[in-house]
Amino acid sequence: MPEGHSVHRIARQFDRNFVGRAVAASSPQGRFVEGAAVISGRTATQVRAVGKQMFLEFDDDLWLRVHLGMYGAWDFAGEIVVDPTIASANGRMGQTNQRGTDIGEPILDSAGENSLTSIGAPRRARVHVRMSEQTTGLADEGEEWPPPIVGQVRLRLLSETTCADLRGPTACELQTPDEVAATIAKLGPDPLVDDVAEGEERFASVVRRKPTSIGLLLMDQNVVSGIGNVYRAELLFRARQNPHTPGRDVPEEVVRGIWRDWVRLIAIGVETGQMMTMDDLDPDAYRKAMASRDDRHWVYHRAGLPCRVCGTAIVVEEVATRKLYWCPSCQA
DNA sequence: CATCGATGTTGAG
DNA sequence: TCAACCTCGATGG
Repeated sequence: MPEGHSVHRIARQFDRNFVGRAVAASSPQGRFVEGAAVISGRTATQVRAVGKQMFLEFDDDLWLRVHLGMYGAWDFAGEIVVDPTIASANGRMGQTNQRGTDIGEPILDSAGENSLTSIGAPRRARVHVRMSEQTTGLADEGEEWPPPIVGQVRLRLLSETTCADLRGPTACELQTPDEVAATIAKLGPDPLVDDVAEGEERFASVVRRKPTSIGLLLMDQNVVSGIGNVYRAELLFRARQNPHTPGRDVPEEVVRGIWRDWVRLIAIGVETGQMMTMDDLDPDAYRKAMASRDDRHWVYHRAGLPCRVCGTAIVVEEVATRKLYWCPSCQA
């Protein structure tokens, strides 16, 4: 589910709540028992997010690599120290609810503003949140500690006060520092990790050499990190770029423009927890756009609906097993 | 209650 | 190109 912005947000949660603390680890589901045993008792020392992957380091030189894939999610419970640079307290991260907002992430209140204090109501909310200066009460009365296991939990990390449950990941494994370096080395630039000017050069030079369509290149994590199906569709629309054009045939300025737009969009995504791609709308239109999932994007998930710019029906195609949405007129 | 689909990736053929 | 993997909310009967 999550594209790059969610993973960076999750990493911040780990930075706030686990780094510097001793951790007990277990695999209630049974599929990561050995790994959990190796982690257990160690202290988390740092966390890194690159693209859609998160790397959590424990002493001594032990790394946990997690990739949430399409269904993975972290559930945080207990006392959650919220990163003040992030707009809300979080329960579940990674998964999304039917409105397309990350559960537990900022919710538009009736005034249409991001509410710092509102906590989304995750289905399994067990979150007892401590905001920067104030402590909220327990989310639920009669809350147990540690929280009961619900469903298939691949990995549970438990500090004295905070619980993080991982379910449904595509990847959850231990790595050596060399393996982490090798994994990261294969990934394309991430605007939140790499120097953005350097990233632009890397991205542009690769794209401009490839016969592969720009639509596929944007989804290729070895070309650029963190973009998924939603951001892909939206970036291409915002650039008015036909997804089928070979990378090498996309004008250099357009390629660079897409990178710069990605730099901007992922920053907004990390700040707000939402995949805001209509950020240039006026406040009224923004509120309307955020009100429902189907109104939040230019083209994503809008097959058959009129293009917001020209009215032409948005097209959906199946490309490499993923849905590709675009406007055949604006992106001719 | 059964089935579908999803913001993803890997590996076999 | 396609199946497999993993989970669960939405959808339909």
